[in-house]
Amino acid sequence: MRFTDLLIPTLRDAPADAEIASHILLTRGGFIRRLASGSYNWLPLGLRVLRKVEAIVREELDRAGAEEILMPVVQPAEPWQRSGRWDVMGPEMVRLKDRHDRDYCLSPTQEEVVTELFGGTVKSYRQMPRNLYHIQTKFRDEIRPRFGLMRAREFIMKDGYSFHMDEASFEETYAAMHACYSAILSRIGLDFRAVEADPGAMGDGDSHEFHVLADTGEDRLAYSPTSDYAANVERAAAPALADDASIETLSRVATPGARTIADVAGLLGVESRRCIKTLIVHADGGSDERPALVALVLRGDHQLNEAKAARVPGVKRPLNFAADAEIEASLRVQAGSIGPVGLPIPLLVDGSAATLKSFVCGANQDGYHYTGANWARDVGEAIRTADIRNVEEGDAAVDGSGALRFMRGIEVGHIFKLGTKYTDSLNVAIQDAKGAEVAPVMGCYGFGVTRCVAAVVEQCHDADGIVWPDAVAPFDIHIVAVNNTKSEQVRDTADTLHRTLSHEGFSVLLDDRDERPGVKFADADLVGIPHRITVGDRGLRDGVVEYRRREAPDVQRVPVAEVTPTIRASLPR
RNA sequence: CGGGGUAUGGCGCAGUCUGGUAGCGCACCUGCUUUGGGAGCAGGGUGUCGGGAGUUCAAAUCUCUCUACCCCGACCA
Repeated sequence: MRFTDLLIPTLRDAPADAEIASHILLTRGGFIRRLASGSYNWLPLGLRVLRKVEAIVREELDRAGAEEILMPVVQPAEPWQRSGRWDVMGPEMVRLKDRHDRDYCLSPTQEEVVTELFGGTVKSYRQMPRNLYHIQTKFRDEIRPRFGLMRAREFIMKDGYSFHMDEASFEETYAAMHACYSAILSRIGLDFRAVEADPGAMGDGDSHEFHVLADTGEDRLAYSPTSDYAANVERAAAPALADDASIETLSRVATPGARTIADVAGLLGVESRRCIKTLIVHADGGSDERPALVALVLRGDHQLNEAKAARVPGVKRPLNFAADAEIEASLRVQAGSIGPVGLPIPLLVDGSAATLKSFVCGANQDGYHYTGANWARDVGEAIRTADIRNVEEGDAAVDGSGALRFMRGIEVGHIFKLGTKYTDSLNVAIQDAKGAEVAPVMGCYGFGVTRCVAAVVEQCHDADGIVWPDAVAPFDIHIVAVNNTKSEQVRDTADTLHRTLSHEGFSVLLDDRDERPGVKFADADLVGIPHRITVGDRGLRDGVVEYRRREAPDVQRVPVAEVTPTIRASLPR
């Protein structure tokens, strides 16, 4: 391909709205252009990368025994109504009507449609198990699209769904998909980690996320440097820390105006880890006007993990903080002076707060706190404890392997168990060997294709531009023809190399523009094609061209006739 | 949705406080010179100053309002 035949609008300046490397470089390099918030046009260069990622995903899934299908983006409301999700999906799902006033949605995911497709076509255990996937545009009206392709409203996802007669069969496919995702990311050439994850609204079963490691990632991952253990911080179990203090006497002190842990700790001259904070959230039961409340109690230096707290029985899910007015109506004290001593609502205490022998807490009277409080003596034995905090760097890993460390990642894949949620609600049953009807167990496997393109750039770039891994580069080889419009020899040599290398099966981009060399070199670095050949009069006087790899600065002078073997040696087909 | 911010040529920005009829760099077009890391000179085109309403002799600038976009939080591939 010739540069002049492709629309590659490189930019010297980044658009002001782009903040992270992938967004800036993909825009500057002419790979993508924004259409609206969270939606992007893919230009020729960008589309070539996207197709390469797709092809790898497709090949690895096919190899792992999954079958590709394609389902519609615009879907009728009925399957969603049957599963009950038409009402629970909320504004994230875009809805529309056709000319007959019938309801439709833009597909944010495919559980309903694939389950009904499966149910209508598979009847016998002899046809089981099945593992169906497709690669398709998804639309989610995100609360806040951001970071370019990273969190877009319209994006391309590979979503797969497996159906099984029993758990054992499901486990087998789950393991196969786990291995498949690792193979995909390894082939692309990414540094990644599979971590234990929170299955979110999808259930309580096994769940793993695949993260591309990058400092700009939105997720924090906890891992053990000395074992295989790794988990999303949202999910990672937090140990109950021991307390070395001694029991003190309870006394009430005035703390006027001190509302935060930092205020109280500063005023009383104690460490924040010796204070506890009491957060009031809605409990199950109660009415809209007068919701039932429950108090979540944590050490002052710890952060509440909302997902963990919401999973504790009795706590309303999703977690909902009580409004100040509700707190004052029920407890007759303002937030800031609440504490567990004498509090008339149920307490749910984090493990590390429950082990404190002596602590500072709100006195349930505005402007007062207790010091020297003790659980058994001042609150009573009947408290519930649970792990409801975020782990912190340095906490012990649950597998006993030592202190956890943190890193950041970009979630490009998520696999989890769906159980029989959809086969039950959509009445899909398969006959087993004895003729009995069984609701199949489902697994669900998502991979963000467009997000993955952004993740590659986040991990593979330098100050000058993108550094594509061979596997997903838009082209294998970038020929920079220096002063090609002036030098016939340069033009002819570049054309010949272009032709020969293409015949060898490499994809080649020839920069044949009438631009100064500096412009071409800068664009070549920006666009990031991994192998570059520079053809110029300077080298051709000695019968050589220059070869360098995008990732390394060293330049190799190569006789024109040796170009093909040189490339073949460093870029095996 | 809560909080913060931005909107001026294709891109990046100044001008807004203190109203006087729009400017800079890059990009683009023409010509000449130049040509191995984002060239120089000369000439040229390019704007509903986000939309609407208002104040005023006069509005990019002041007022009201709407919209779009970005950043921080809850959500997710």
